[in-house]
Amino acid sequence: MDKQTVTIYDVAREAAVSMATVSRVVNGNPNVKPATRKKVLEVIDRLDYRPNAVARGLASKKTTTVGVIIPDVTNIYFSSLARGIDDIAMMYKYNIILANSDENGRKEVQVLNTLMAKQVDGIIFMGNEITDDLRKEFERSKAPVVLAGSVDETGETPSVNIDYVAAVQEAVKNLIDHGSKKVAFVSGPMDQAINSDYRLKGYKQALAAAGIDYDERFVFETDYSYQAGQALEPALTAAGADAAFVGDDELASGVLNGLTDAGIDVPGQFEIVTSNDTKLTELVRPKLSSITQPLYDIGAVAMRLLTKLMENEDVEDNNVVLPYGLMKRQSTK
Amino acid sequence: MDKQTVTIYDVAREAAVSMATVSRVVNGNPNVKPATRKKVLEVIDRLDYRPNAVARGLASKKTTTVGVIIPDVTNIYFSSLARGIDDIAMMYKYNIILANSDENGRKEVQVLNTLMAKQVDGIIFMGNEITDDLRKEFERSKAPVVLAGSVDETGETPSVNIDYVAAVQEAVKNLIDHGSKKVAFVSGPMDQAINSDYRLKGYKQALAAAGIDYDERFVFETDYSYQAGQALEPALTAAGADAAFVGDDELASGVLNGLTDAGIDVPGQFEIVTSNDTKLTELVRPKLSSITQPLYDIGAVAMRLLTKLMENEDVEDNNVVLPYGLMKRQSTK
DNA sequence: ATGCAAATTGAAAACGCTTTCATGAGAATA
DNA sequence: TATTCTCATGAAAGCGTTTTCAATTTGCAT
Repeated sequence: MDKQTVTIYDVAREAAVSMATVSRVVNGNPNVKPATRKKVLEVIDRLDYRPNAVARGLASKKTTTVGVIIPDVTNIYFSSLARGIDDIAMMYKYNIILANSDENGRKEVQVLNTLMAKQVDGIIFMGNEITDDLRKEFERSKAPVVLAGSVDETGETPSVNIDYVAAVQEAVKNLIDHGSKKVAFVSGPMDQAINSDYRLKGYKQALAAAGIDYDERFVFETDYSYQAGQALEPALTAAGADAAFVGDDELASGVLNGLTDAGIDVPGQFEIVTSNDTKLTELVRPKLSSITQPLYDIGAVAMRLLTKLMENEDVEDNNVVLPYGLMKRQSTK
Repeated sequence: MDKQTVTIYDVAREAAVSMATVSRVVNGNPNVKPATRKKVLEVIDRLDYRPNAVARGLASKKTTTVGVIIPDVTNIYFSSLARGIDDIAMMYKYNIILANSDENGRKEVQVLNTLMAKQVDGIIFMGNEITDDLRKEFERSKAPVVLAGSVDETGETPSVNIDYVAAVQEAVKNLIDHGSKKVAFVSGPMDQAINSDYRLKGYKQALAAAGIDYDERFVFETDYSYQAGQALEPALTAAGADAAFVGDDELASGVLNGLTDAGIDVPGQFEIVTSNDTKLTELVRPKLSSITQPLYDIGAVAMRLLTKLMENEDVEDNNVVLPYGLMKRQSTK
């Protein structure tokens, strides 16, 4: 039953050379006489020899695979990043071990450990909160780590992001400029730094710039789901909000549909701006205005940065900030 | 710079036992005196020893890693399956190497080969068309392969699916029962068996059952994108169609919005049924009626099946067919 | 021809673990 | 007490590569 496996040794014997020579031709080492190379290549072809990457990994201490920790592949925001990551990884001959974490700290640490046990050459981490436990693991890791679309207050870990504070500020300013006086801040869990430290800060700055007092009652903390957004309508109405900045597209879709279903006109009576510019913004009606982020690129650049780190190339900047934008669609005036 | 790596040998020395014994306690082999086990465990803890999975893989010929080939993680249908796959994989202590194929045959074959080189213990393949090249690779693979949400006409490869023919037939019948006489069949590429052999067959059966002649002019072949769907409105209108079965949710969203934006009332003037019951169906307005599929479960069951295959357990049925349903939302009467 | 540097090649030692097989120590049986 | 088993343990042989180092060729300038 076991399909017979051809090893480098078999090739060496058949080609009447040493394993070392076979290894050289397989790895494109130039120090091989052309005639020898040809002979070896023929045998390889004839025997259909395929190098065993595990053995190779053990001997060379390089696995050409990187670990990717993602909150949930099912979330378009993250899967967009993942796609960028995988494409660049493939371009540089790496493979990706993908693991869902559900943003659960224990799971994240555990996954990180199994990735390290598997000797990945590098790790890309996505997740909204870097706990101290996590940071500790990052440090002990001999494989470089880079954050994609995820903030680390300390700035110690290499990362690729946009300027969340500025982006949110601009988005909220836009709302205020349209005449909104009561802009809600609809957010995912506030124990995540990206919400409590970055986005909220941008929100507050925009208010301050417009001379509006910050009022906690306009801050709505919830989870990132569509349902949560939809269920928010009564609260939003009760608070008298006339616009909202929302921290996630799926959540924003929920908010939008919740309002619309309740007979509230968007953007006539209520404006909405969302954060991630995923496909979802185009699907709903009215289409959602949004902060734009180069999602695919965030992943791609993160992976590229990781390759540099893995191959000990010089990197100018460990914390890359990509440009954001503001896309006006139909949910704002 | 190199963080010092502690090996099983170090542990053995410190604990004054042999490597074999350390290996035994690490792997939970019961043939170890409790006192010895305790001693070894202490040393492991003290030295912070972590087994090297690569070395383990080489020695044991098991990597506890499975390859997953996916057309595009960014597509909610597939990412839902992927999520099911990963969860079950984790449950059984496997990790996932995820690779995007874009349904490109060459890329699929290439990825398959690198996965096999990496000695994955099994492979889950998602993709709408199993070419002969691919089938050949599956056969030569010593790692078992299972298809998730993907059909293979030959039925040779283990798989997990729903009954696409019956599901589509029922969906189309439903449309006809509502009075539609001109039901369009909006499909992805017809060179994919799932479209040309399965879904189209269900469509034809439903027509036949209703005594309606099959008319090629109602078959619209396109790619799976939102844009493609949106652009279909003029053609649909020109053909005089009054309903459509659509083979993909994103595509269906496009069709829906294209029609709506052109002032056509759905479902009043035009009914739509889509295929995958992803989140998208709930996002758009009107919400899309759809064939329901247990997406997560298809992935989960596929992975479970794979674990059985990898561990040589008996499997009753190599081709699992999960139940489908029909969910009436707002895009049908 | 002669000598020397450069180009090829091979031998063998890792890489860090699993696993088989043999052995010793008790425990159980007669 | 002698004999047989069972349980714990260790020694050492792989697993399939890469890589170092030394040895052998080869190519050229003398």
